[in-house]
Amino acid sequence: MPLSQVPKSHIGARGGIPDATVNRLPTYHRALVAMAARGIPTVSSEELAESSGVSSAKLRKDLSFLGSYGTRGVGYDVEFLVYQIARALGLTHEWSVVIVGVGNLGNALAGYPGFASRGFNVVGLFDTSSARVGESVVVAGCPVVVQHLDTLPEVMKSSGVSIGVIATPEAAAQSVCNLLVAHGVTSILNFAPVLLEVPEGVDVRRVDLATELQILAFHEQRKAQNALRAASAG
Amino acid sequence: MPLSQVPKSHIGARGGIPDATVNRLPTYHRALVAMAARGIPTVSSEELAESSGVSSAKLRKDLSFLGSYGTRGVGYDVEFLVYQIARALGLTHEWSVVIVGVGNLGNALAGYPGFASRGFNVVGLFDTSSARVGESVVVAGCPVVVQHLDTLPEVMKSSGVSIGVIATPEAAAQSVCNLLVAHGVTSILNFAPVLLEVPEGVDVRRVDLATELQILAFHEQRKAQNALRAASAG
DNA sequence: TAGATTGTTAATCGATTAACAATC
DNA sequence: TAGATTGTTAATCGATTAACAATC
Repeated sequence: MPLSQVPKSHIGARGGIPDATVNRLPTYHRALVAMAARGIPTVSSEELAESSGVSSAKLRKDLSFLGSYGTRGVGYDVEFLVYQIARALGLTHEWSVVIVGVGNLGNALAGYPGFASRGFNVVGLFDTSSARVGESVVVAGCPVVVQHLDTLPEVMKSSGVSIGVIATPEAAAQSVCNLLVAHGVTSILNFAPVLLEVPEGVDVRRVDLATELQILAFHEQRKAQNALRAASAG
Repeated sequence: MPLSQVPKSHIGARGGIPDATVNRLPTYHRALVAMAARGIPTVSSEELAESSGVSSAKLRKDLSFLGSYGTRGVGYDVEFLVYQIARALGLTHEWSVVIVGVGNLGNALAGYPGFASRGFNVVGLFDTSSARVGESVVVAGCPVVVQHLDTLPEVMKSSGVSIGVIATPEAAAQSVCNLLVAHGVTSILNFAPVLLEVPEGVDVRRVDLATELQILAFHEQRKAQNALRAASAG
């Protein structure tokens, strides 16, 4: 049965891990990896929560969705919990990723050390600008040559790529998205400020730099208003 | 205690606009600006919701927190609603922004056209690398010279900067944060994969590229598992 | 055992949704 | 008026929180 026929109740509910929890797991994972690197053997929910910026109650609730991996009176084994979170997130196997658009942002993404260390292999860098095609970008210590977008279909055939990153200008994003989806990509990380149209079953996460700044501006404005109000009140 | 993102105590309460709504306002704003540019005079909640990727019920609920700016039987005046959302978000006045760290990511941010068009003025670019200091980066059509981080205090004195962007490597992020806060910054957009410690009253939003990919990987894994399950069932 | 800390419960809070009365 | 669409209501859903029994 195609995924489009899977009832929604299967996805969010029914023993699955809640969305809000999934969104916090990478933060816990990062904190735990840092602790493991410092040789810390066990951690309490209070400590891990503190270094993740959440309450300990929330942390324990989140971890309880993965299983019972702690020891009462002791805490959590750091290495073991790293593994369990990695497994839940799907980080225990490698993911092949292609990046389309190799401007400043695409370059920054390709060179980001956090990708390789979490099992994301950048197997292709694509652009349409003749100035960029043929250039070599260092990804995880190895040079990767920027290819023309026209060669994407071939690359997709030989490697099981299911994740694509769009770092193109706004105008190109939708057609790049269509190309990716047509060649088997089912998860897209989109940095272009566009709402992409995708078929059922394809997930898109959009990261918009201007949106983030605007939300900050809102809170900044609110603080200024509160300050004024407080000043006039007393 | 540094809650990971914007502290809750500041928000939500006291007749304010709910968090979830604030987070969607930039999307509505963008869609409306595009409509205004195409000369569309009015829009229904159904249409605006469609082009924002939300349900019309949610859209109307969201807009109702700003006020009653629609006309029953007609819809919303596009220009007017653009203005009202901009006002709610604090986009009706200019915000001065400094960016610290002018690597690929900092460059991408500085050159991002969406900033200037929404009233964000990049008044300073800072770095500590002698290779970058003195370089000129084109921001909103005008060249801006990268300055050494040591000169940040002076720049902060002359211009009312309350928003800072951290695009440095992980190791430098906390000390840069301290410097920004010491000189009056009260809102920080953080691209370094660290949980910043900030005093009460300072808001931080963290954007982590690896986190986004990991969340995608989770959903990708879930889809693969569902596909397997469906295959073995039928 | 005594102290510590988990995993779970139940209450609360906030967000979403469908439906529809209000009204242009 | 008749048709269209908003703004609001009330029900539901999901997330958060504090408290504590279970148990190492």
